[in-house]
Amino acid sequence: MPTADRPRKPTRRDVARLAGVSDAVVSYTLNGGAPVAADTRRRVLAAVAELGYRPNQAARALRSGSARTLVLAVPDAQDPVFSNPFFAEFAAAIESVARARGYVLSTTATTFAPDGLRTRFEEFAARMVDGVLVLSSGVADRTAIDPVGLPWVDLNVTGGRPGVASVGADLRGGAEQATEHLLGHGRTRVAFVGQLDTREPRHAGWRATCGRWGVPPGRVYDGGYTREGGYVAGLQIADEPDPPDAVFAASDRTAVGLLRAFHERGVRVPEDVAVVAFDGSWEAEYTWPPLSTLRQPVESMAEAAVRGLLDGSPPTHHEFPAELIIRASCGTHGPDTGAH
Amino acid sequence: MPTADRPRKPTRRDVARLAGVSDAVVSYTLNGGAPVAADTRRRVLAAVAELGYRPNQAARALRSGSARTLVLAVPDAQDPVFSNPFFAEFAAAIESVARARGYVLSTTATTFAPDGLRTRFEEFAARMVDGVLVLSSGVADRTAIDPVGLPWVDLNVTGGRPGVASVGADLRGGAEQATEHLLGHGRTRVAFVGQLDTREPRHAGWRATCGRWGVPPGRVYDGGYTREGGYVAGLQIADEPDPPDAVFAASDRTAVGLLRAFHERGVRVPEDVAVVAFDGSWEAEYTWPPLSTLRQPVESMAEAAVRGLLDGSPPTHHEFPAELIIRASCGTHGPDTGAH
DNA sequence: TTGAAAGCGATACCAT
DNA sequence: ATGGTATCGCTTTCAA
Repeated sequence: MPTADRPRKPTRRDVARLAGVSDAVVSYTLNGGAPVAADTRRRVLAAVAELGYRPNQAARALRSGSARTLVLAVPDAQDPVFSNPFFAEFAAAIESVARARGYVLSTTATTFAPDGLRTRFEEFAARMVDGVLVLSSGVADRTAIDPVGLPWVDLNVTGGRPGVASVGADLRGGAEQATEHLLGHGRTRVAFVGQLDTREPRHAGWRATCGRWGVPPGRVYDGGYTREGGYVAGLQIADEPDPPDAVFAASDRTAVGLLRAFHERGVRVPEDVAVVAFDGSWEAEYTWPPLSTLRQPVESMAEAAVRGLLDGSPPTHHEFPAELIIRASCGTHGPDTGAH
Repeated sequence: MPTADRPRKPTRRDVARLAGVSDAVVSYTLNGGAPVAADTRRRVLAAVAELGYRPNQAARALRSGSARTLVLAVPDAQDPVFSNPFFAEFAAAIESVARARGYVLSTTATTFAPDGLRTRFEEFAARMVDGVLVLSSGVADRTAIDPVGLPWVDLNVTGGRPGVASVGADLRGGAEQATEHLLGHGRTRVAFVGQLDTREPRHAGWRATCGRWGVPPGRVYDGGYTREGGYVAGLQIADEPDPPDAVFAASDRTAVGLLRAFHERGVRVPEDVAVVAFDGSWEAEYTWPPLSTLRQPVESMAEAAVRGLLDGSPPTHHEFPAELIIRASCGTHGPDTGAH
């Protein structure tokens, strides 16, 4: 018994006795469950302070059915999700918003396979968790987890699905801005590095914009969202007989991989190839050259996600515009060169 | 009442009834509190499966005094700690170890001022938290938090203090390796970018090694552990009339800032200046050139920290050696150029 | 090997 | 406005 030497922590009952009131009044005073006379209130508060009383949260959770806890469920991948600075920033923002509302955030890695996810949700429910933020980018299976009855919101989502709360950035709109910017500054062969899937919003936005400008879209390279993928794509691009003069990369990490490949091959950025990335994490700030990128507003997204979870509002999708941050990699220096 | 439409979750009592046993036997079966007849056991387990029963963790926590939860307390700084990939990796490793042991990890930002930290510890205690990992680098005040009676371990610590559990890497030994490597490959003016304080282990290790080799230590630049600080130091170095031919940087981030400054000034790495960094986060992998760096073994450190917390062993300090990873920035290409 | 029952500490209903 | 008390679901003595 490691706690033997530590004096028992005061309970609500001790406070009640010291203040000369009943248990119930202590609760009323602290939680506003019923009106309390000003004088009584004062005595209770004094007793609380004197004893250093803190309500036992386990008891409160048991009784009230709420542990005042939110869970952030991130993919349990080989490639750890927080090696993506964008997600690390996002998670920190969520913790901050949750804490401001009096909620604790616990983060856990999980599979998103329906059965596994459902099991995790049941564990959360057993812990009286109040809501779950699922960083699933839209793959979480609603039919698997809705029955558990926990409010949840899907993160990193575009478009949204009926009946599921979700939050994300306007990827397509961002891609359009990026491509337009490149085209508007005289580049004529803008390639895309990201997912091959043409329905992916960044891919689609890039393609549509090329179409709108009447230029043939450049080649598409499979770079995914990893540094590694970007690196491989960058090598391909560098070895191309007729290489693009601009690249729109689907994430900052992809672009970091590209830059490495270009350095190795002596391709100059932005002289030979202009680059615009996506996400706007700090990772894009200290590359060489500093990356122009579309910033996702993590703080607003975190705020919206937590609010939607807690407000009991019907599940809806919230989408935020991405903001083009111009640095050196796109060849059109703005006022900010990225070095602050 | 948002739960009205959801069928009440089965309790231990439902299981007992279905299995035709008492409440206690269910508990015995599940937690091994007493021997249970094989046949009874089977029936209980069947009932558990049939009802999809999951023990209510709030009730369990209330009764047993343990929520099976660990807390990671990180500094609440302007410069968010998880913008440091090294810490992000560390946190992910801790979550993984905790989960493997059946513990949930919640992460929270906090001040480390004694009063504030103590208040947070009292909140943790009220939540029946089982232990706290404090990412304080040795500043957490033992006298403020020990009285709360929660086991805690200090992270990112060298040397250790009597009476406090802590974990860290051998910063000084790593610095010696770094400096030796640079010196051993013919560099003669090795500068240090980090903290000015000569007692800081990386600083001390660098200085001592220069002494041992009989070369005058190069200049010391105040670069702290931020990209920004490294950048400013790098500018100074580049503008030096008689610049160093090698730099040992106290962290990967510092080195990233250095590289940016060197790029801007046209200083070639490693031709003009060789660079070795510290931490070994992935951030060092995709810079240009890829950074040679001393890797801190995050997985081992996470394992040791959690184990020490949970094993109830007397508080001790665990220190792990850093491993030199040779990439391109130090000018002595090993087998791995970093791009794997 | 199993069962009955006493709490853990808080909330909230029902009286007064 | 305040007090008594049943209850949340579980663990754990103590008896049988």
